[in-house]
Amino acid sequence: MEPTERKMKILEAVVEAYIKSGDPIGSKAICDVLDFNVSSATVRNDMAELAGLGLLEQPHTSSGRVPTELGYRVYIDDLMKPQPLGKRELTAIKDKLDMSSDTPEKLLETAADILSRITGCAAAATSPPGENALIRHVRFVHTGSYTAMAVLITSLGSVKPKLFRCEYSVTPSLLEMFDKAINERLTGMPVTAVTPAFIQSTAISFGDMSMIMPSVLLAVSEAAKEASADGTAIRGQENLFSMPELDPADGKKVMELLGQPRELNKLISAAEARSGALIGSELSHPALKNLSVIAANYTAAPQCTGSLALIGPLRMNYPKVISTLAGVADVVGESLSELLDI
Amino acid sequence: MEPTERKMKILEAVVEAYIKSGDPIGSKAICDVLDFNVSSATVRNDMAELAGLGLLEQPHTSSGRVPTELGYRVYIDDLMKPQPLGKRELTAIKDKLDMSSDTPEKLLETAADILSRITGCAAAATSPPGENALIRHVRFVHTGSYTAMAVLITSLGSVKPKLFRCEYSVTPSLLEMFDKAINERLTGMPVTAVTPAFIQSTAISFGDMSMIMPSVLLAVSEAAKEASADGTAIRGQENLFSMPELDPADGKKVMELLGQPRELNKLISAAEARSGALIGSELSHPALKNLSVIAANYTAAPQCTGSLALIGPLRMNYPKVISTLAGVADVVGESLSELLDI
DNA sequence: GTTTAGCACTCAACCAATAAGAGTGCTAAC
DNA sequence: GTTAGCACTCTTATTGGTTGAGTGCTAAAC
Repeated sequence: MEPTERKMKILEAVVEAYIKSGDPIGSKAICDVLDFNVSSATVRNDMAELAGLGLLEQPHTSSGRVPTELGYRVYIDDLMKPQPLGKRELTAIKDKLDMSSDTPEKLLETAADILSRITGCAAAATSPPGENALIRHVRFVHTGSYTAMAVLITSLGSVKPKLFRCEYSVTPSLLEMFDKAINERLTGMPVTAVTPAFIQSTAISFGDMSMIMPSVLLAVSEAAKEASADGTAIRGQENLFSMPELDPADGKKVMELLGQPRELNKLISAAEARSGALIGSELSHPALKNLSVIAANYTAAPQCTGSLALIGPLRMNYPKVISTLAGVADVVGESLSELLDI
Repeated sequence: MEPTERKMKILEAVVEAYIKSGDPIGSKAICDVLDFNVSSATVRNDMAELAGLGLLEQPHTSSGRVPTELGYRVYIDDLMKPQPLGKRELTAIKDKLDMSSDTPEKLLETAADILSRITGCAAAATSPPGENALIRHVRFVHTGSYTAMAVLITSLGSVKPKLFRCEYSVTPSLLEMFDKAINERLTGMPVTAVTPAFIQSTAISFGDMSMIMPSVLLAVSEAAKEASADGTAIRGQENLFSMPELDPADGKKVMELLGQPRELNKLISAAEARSGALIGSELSHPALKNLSVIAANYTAAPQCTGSLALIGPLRMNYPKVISTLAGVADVVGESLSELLDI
């Protein structure tokens, strides 16, 4: 066996042993695991070289070795073997997804829930970008003498309700008129096109009804605005508590981060660009220094894609987690595509 | 001053000092805080008696005193003075609530968010019980050649969408027929009345359309089932990380608990029954042994009430938190009542 | 040149002993 | 009933010694 090949095998063994145990790995332990017969001294020499290359490090002068971030990176990119989910597991997941497919959002929540349970990480699922959505319909419902509800449904299956209040009495027949008038004008429009300017010009075009239309149109535009926003489902945050490498202050920061779809999306797309995993300081976020973000894309249709992501400890079972995520992403794409009938 | 009165003053002072500092409180510190002139020895005697009554305890033989659960209980029930929110703060909260009043659910999410920010606790807001809801309307939207969406709106302003798939091609005109036929029969019904049996008998009554109705009715019944479920908004879970008395394993349990509306509701109603606060072991839940649950009722209408709750450390500023919760509950009731126009 | 055995060395983890400090409980006097 | 004084207790911080795992190095073997 070539010496560099052996070193890579040793690196692989160190990473995998460390992932399992969490304790620094000594040369003797590696000898026991590896099947080619070399003494611990040889392994020791190789490990010293690996440390020189920045792939391993020692917590203190004289304890075992631990992978560095670079070590993990090499392991992820070149060494690890995927551990895909079995067919049975995948169909079980598909069934669960299909059971909860009230709306795409619900389906993605379920996906995040499943992922967090399987992996023990916190899981996120981003909805397909709302900007691409078209207005499918706006429905109106009578809810009180002076209140009504606009319900906007988009081409992506998103439902955005908005209660609103009129200064004039609202009757069911009036609402039917709204319904007709508004859907005539708005159906098929991109949600992003419902700007204040558009609302204003539309309001004028209503002539007779222009007394009441402003509050109606305002409600619709707010619903459209929400529909164009990116939604993200998060599940399994409780798993952050089981990550000993995460100190409480950072844990709080991470939870806050999970509540900010923008920041989170940035991280997720960065992770996708880097072969699906961004680890430790690669995330360039101090609170995440001991964590990794794993991401994968799902595709329901050419214009209808999103991401699944996992946040877990730096020391995680990358082959398993990455393969699981990829498998679930496939299934989510399938389910979503069936759900949306595209 | 009566001796028992003085003891109560001392208990109050110990609780308040401990809430502030988190360290055990010595007799000298109490002397400094209290304005009546007694020596530390006298305070010491009184504190010994309070300890004998089970109101104070010592972490070790010779450190200051710390309130026991019973001590907190007496403080909450008899000693503390409310610290209500100012008018300006209340109107600011009201404004925020009204800004985000797309639906009652959204409003309650905002309320939980505000509460968690003000108090630094985790906050929960339960929706008015869905069982009381009536079906206001069921709307249908065409989403694909073989798919459509039913959108159920309840008298409580809840919106439950449900995508479904038909074996026969779905056209807009067909959906209009559904709309008419179903709303004729269901509008005004309690959501709980949409049972499988009811669905079955209704399906039969459709005669001609009975080929297609099953999938439609199934969708409606599932939406109704969801509408009758109790919803709970949770915010500020990240604050659990800043509670040093909560060890990670318990933190995880608490997060899981927050995800189970049933269990949580039980705790909340128990807390409401006990003058709005349930502390430590009163919660009879091992993971909550160092935490307190504070709860308050909001009322938007006689049949439309729910609860706000806070989960925080046992050592919390009860007067402030309880008063804040009461204030916010009032405002939520107001906002919700306006929103629902009842 | 590569591998191995042997051995001295390093450093964290654990334990015990000591010192300092905060605060009590008790007693005797007021 | 209250207070001053004092001995006592117990935590916390510090120090020093011991143990053990695992390394790095050197010299010999392959």
